[in-house]
Amino acid sequence: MSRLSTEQRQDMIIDEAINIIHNGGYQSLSIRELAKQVRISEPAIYRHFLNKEDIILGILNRMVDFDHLLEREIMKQKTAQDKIRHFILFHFDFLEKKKEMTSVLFAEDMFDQSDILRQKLMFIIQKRKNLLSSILQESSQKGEVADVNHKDLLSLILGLIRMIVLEWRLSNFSFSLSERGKSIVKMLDKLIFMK
Amino acid sequence: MSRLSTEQRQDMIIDEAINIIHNGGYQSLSIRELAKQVRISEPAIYRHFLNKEDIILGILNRMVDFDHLLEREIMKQKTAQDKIRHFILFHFDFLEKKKEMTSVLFAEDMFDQSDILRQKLMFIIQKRKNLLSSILQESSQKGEVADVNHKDLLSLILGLIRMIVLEWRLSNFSFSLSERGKSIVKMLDKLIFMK
DNA sequence: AATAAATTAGTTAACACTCGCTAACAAAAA
DNA sequence: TTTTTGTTAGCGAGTGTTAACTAATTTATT
Repeated sequence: MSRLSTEQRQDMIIDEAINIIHNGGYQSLSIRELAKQVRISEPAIYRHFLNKEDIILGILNRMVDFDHLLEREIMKQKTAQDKIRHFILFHFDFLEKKKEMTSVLFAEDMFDQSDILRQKLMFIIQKRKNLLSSILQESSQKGEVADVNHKDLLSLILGLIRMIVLEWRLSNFSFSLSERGKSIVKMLDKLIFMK
Repeated sequence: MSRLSTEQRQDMIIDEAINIIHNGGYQSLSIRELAKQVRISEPAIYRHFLNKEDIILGILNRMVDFDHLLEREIMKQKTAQDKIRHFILFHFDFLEKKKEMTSVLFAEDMFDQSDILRQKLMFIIQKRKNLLSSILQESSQKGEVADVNHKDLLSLILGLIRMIVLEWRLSNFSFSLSERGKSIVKMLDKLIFMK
């Protein structure tokens, strides 16, 4: 195998790590298997990452990248209502193109053994909640949204997105996620926007 | 340690297995640790279970037990609307009393390595969905519920329950789950029952 | 009721295997 | 010539599981 720059190798390693988790769960992510897939030796992995935890940190950064895309996409929308719609639809459109990322979303066992990873995950989740929360508030001030507890509505939307993605995974990705997204948005239009 | 009947030991072993998963995640469930907690030797575990998979099957049966309780509780209710309310509240009341079971609910990695376990889990999930789905249909026929896609509404309710429990876990069980449940039910009354 | 036989629930020791990670060294690139 | 990316070999620790044996309990027979 030829020599590559650290940046290139790091990307390859994280790509493969995500693939391995996608195919066999986090338990099947070993340095041995990872090295095999990347076609380098195990110690070579350690040239580019401090340890296994560091690799998972790299995976988490892919989530951060997604959040940046998400935020940029949402800010394109004018009305608060459209922002919420696109918050949902963008999730589904992205995951439909990158199935493997759904595994990362649900591999909660990755964080059981490490405080650093757990903290980083909590931070990401909190940031995403804040984003949706601020839009919800904006929409609420304009009187567009149903008069219900804010926190509960936040959990409803996030829980709904998560559940649809879980169903999609368990069905072996057998339906169109973005089509389902449209149906979901329609329902929310009726229920929370009273349209 | 004294001798016990298989039934008693099996219960002890499954209890401890759930506790271990609760405290350190599924990764920390080893036969070694399990035997240590039950205060018997490792091979003694194999007197009561075929293998590790068999132990997890035992954990899954605790979920089945819960479903039986749930179904019995729901059937006590007269109106379809009350059945849905209690479907939610019973989940929260039960989990508040048995925190450890939340870990089982979210330890999806348990099922990554075994087709048998995955199938059993799918079966349990499907049964629970069917239960809620039939009540929803009953409620819908009476014209109590908002006119939205059935499947989506099902995902909304199940996703909401799941998300609240996840938030409770991530907050280290720092709020009253049943109190939150009441707030959730209120919201759903407004949104889907149009009250 | 006492005792022998069979069954069950436990033990210690060890198996083959996988894990994350490192020391020591080689070769390519800067 | 120095730095960077790779290699082979191997470490200590942990994994699920089994073989071989022992002690307690249950059952059957005298």
